[in-house]
Amino acid sequence: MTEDVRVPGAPQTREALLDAGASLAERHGLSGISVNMVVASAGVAKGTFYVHFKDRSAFIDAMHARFHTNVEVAMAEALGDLPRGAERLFRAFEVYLDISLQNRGAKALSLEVRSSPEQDAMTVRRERLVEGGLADLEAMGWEDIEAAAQLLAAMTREISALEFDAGHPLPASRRALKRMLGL
Amino acid sequence: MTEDVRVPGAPQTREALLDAGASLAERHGLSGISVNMVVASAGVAKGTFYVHFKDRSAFIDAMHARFHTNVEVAMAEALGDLPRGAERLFRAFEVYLDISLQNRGAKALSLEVRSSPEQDAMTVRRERLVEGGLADLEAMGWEDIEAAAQLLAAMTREISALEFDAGHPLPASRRALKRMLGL
DNA sequence: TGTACATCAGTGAACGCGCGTTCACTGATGTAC
DNA sequence: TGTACATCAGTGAACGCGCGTTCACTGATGTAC
Repeated sequence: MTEDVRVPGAPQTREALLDAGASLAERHGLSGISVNMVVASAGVAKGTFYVHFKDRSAFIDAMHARFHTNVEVAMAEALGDLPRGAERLFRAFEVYLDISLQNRGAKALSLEVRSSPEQDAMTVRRERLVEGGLADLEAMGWEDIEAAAQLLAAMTREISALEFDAGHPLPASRRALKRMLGL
Repeated sequence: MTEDVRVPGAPQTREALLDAGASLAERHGLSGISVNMVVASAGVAKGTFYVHFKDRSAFIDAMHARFHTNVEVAMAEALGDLPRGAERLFRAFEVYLDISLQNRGAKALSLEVRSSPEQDAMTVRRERLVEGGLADLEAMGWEDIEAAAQLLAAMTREISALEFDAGHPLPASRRALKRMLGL
């Protein structure tokens, strides 16, 4: 009915650009996508890109923000008020992996954050996620919990990448992660 | 005495280019270094680059090959004929971490291999390294050893990156890895 | 020892290309009267 | 209802720039006689 109608305040074009970017990031990686590719894929003019994003790096940051919001919402819903501990932590990893499989470009967004020019906001988001697991590790009686949390996050990202390449969950990898948690 | 003498067959320039690339990879990442940057940093003409390397991606591959040779030589020396098992495996990780701290650009070479255009040869080198640990995991009686080996490798790369940022070894991270091995 | 030639690492100007960004403009929609 | 104006997402030509790669050339060294 109302398709093609331009509703001011309904940012369809912005979402279309982010979708195109996420899709392209699957093939070319975060650093491999250009503004040209994104606008061509989204079917809009080059100038339109700059109506919605200050510059290329703000666009990358927006993709990352959207992905992390998806992860955080799903985690909040799935974890509810589970007691802190290994079970809750592993459940959190599973949510991350499942959301990553459902979100285009998640692999690139998980792996290519480090040492990119837009490092700052993205690193903050990643660290916020990692910090969420510290209380679980503490409840488990682990030592070196900051270091352990970083390593667990790295393993989860690795599984996420492997699962993306495979196109489906990898139970053996998830089991191996689970066993590292002592479960 | 004989400095500045051009000895045919002594590939000083090739090494200088690789050194420059490794050094630049620390600041800009593997995908962030250009042929222009490399030749400027090495102090040679642009054409010289193509005397020694077929193209940009052959250069990246050569950097990766050199790094992996360093790792393999150091591992062969350090591991000797230690019996297969957790101790040997952890010793192998320590060698990787120590060599990475000594080799410029190791962080970029560890982390940026995935989904780059020169994936193939580099992925083979990485997998060869990972496979070296399978017999240890088997001796330890672990299950899902291929998956576990991937996760252990991912943790080691993570520690390598953290240690590079810190500029020195991180004992807490190494302890956390050790504990994951059950040591 | 002196001369002619072959080899080959190194040179740097030139190329075409895709990049990120800018900006004057368009035109559909919402609002005021 | 009709007219005038404001708003603002969207447009696309144009820009300067650095990129990777090519290639005819240089000149120092090694070799043959």
